[in-house]
Amino acid sequence: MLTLKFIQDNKELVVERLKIKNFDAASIVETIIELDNRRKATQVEAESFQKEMNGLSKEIGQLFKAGKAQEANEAKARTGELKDKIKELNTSLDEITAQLNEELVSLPNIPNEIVPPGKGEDENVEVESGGSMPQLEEKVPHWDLIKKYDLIDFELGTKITGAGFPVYKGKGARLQRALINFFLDEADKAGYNEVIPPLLVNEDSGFGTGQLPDKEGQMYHATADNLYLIPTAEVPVTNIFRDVILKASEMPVKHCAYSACFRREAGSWGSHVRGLNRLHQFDKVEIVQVAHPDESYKILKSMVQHVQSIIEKLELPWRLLRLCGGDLSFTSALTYDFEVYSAAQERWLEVSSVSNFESYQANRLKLRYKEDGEKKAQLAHTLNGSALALPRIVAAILENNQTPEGIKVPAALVPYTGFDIIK
RNA sequence: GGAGAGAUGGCAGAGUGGUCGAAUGCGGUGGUCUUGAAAACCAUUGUACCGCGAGGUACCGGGGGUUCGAAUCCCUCUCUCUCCGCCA
Repeated sequence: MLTLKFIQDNKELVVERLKIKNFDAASIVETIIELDNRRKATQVEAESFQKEMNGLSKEIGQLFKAGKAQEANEAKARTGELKDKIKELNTSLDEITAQLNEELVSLPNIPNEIVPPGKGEDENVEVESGGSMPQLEEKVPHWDLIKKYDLIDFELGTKITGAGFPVYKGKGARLQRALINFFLDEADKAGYNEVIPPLLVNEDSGFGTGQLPDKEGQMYHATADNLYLIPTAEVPVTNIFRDVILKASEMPVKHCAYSACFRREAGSWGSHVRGLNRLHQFDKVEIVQVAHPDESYKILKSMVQHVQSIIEKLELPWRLLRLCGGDLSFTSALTYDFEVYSAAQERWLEVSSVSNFESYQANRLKLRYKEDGEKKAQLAHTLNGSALALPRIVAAILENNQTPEGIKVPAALVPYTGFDIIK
């Protein structure tokens, strides 16, 4: 979330910038400032009474010690009223603080100045593109190819669990494993330190990265233990740094992680989500960095380049989009999406989202760093990106590389699959 | 799952209900000494909020309670450790 101080110092900026996200912050900002003023006043009052009380208690202690029990008891009589006042003030202080936090949490991150305005995905801006469009004799969509070559069994997954939980089989499973290893090796070469995180997280973690309370309905919730299945490895990996103070010299910290991801996708099911286009469980390799604020945009660029390089190694046609305000997530300041072209569906599929959250997550996480010799810790910046999400990559590989003889495996993947054609 | 023990500052580790924000040791920082370093010695060394400042308030795993006063007593939750059981 935004810091109170930042909101106070930049009222107009916050309201103006959030308009880009189509978010009207004016009244919330006013409420925040008013609540904070009330908080201060209440706190000052409560503390002055508390001070009086502390002094009185000390006196009473000394009187008892000196054997002046009668005087002590007289002094005691005076404490009752003070106690009530303190209790009352503290109660309202708690209420005000809770309201204030609620308001603060409800404010999205402000977008970077280069974020274009826009309502939704149609107004995202194409920044760059690459790769060449495949010329196909026959355009068979991936769900039919999957059946033909017996790579993934959707019906079986439906039987075992429900829709959106596919069972990968044979070469389909092998391809999946190959992609995961390929992505992890590429991340490793780029200096990312691999972790294997828990797939369930607690409430604090969900809050730290911003899934809670904003997107509660999108996560599977194991209510018996109050744990959430992760929608992305971003959540556990970024939460490694919750309540952490790094040395400036230790940054940037770079982590990558493979994980299964679980998304309820409530209400977003439609006809255009056949096959691998949208699933409740899917595999993804995520890259995460914790960076110095001065460097985070340079690092964002390097993460975008990393993603681009692996898409190119898979020989997929791609384009890079800068998300417009309306498509930007609650917590992000700037996001680039990669889409690959899926030649039989004849549509672009989002396969990666690379974002700079600036200090928005860090403030929730209390993730800070200290400059050498400095006493005061500053909020760090957090970034992450998919590198990459598997299902749509699989869809594009299958569709784009289909030939009458079978599906050709991109050369970069062959060492991982052990086969160069699926037939 | 059953039984027990515990949770204190960066770490280790004290702490009869009243001058405890907390002994001591280690570590960190600054200094003295030294050609330099080590050692030794001296000083300093938590966080948050309010305040221009002096200063004030809170924090000894979380929450609640008893009390004029709680690190210390009570309740509760979470976590850790030991033993037993079960188990990939």
